[in-house]
Amino acid sequence: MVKLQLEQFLPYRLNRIAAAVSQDFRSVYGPHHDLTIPEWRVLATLGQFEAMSAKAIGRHSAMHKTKVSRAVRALEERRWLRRRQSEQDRREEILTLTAQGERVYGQIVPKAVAFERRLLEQLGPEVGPFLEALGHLEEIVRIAARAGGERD
Amino acid sequence: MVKLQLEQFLPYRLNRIAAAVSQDFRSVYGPHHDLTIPEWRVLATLGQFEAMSAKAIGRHSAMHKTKVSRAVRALEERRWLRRRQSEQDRREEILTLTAQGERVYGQIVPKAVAFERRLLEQLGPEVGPFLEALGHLEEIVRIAARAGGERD
DNA sequence: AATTGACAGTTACATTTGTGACCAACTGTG
DNA sequence: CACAGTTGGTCACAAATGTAACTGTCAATT
Repeated sequence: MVKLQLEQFLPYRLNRIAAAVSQDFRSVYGPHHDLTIPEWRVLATLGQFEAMSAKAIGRHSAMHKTKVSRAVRALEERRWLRRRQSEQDRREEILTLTAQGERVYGQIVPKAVAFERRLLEQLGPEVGPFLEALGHLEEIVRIAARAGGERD
Repeated sequence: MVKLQLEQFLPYRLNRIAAAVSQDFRSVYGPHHDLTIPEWRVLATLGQFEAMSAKAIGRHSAMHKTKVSRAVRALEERRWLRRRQSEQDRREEILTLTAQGERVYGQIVPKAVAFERRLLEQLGPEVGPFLEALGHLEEIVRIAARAGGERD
């Protein structure tokens, strides 16, 4: 019978690596701040873009809209973000971090950067080509068009 | 404030790519065989290794043990796999595919291989270095030691 | 301005996944 | 042999996620 070498099969490898990296990374922000993954993503997106609608956050980070909705509410209850109705379109709400939210974001970012740097350093000189190939792969699978699947 | 470029942040990128690839791949086996992702993983693992315990499958494919347990039961109900008690250790069950299970596996494997080839071809000449770097990354995050995350 | 279709966001419900308790069987120590 | 501790697997329950229906708003057409 023809067999598939699972540990060399790209979708499988990507999943295992992504899960492992996410898990490791969670130990960077999880213990101290008690954030779920979707919450971290919303926080990180708002930290980067300052003001954004829930819809836009979902599109950008490939999260389902209900997931965003729930993460937003959780962060709002913690007073880490604030919403105000958009002037142009009263259906949508513009989200921004509060001072407290920014403070937390500011605490996590350096840890995230350090975490990534360690990882990339360990990869050695292959890192350049690797990241470039990753970029191509992103284009190939055309991520922007979707929403829903995810992990951390 | 110091910001994190999320779309260039490795854990984030890996997750999005892995989820997108898995999703695309699901369209290869999903429609015709109605398999969930955990079920496909169990099928593929048994197809490759012929006989294996649930525990070992979980370790190998980084799935939580209850997830494996449920996928195994679903496949068993479909008569795609069979279990028998181990002689050495009567707690564990040795799982093997039935003839029918092997037939399905045999149908999916060529599609999986073709899917992967298309992906890698689109990547072009970077593919070699990319796969090699992926291997190093696997070592770095030391996947074997864990179980549970997966997603995406 | 009334109607229609689209769209942002929330909610109720269903499905999937993880957690912790549990059982039966193994291993080791006395 | 008796015991304690561990382990493979399952189950009941809890938490997370997805689906689909719904609300209020917008934009376009009449």
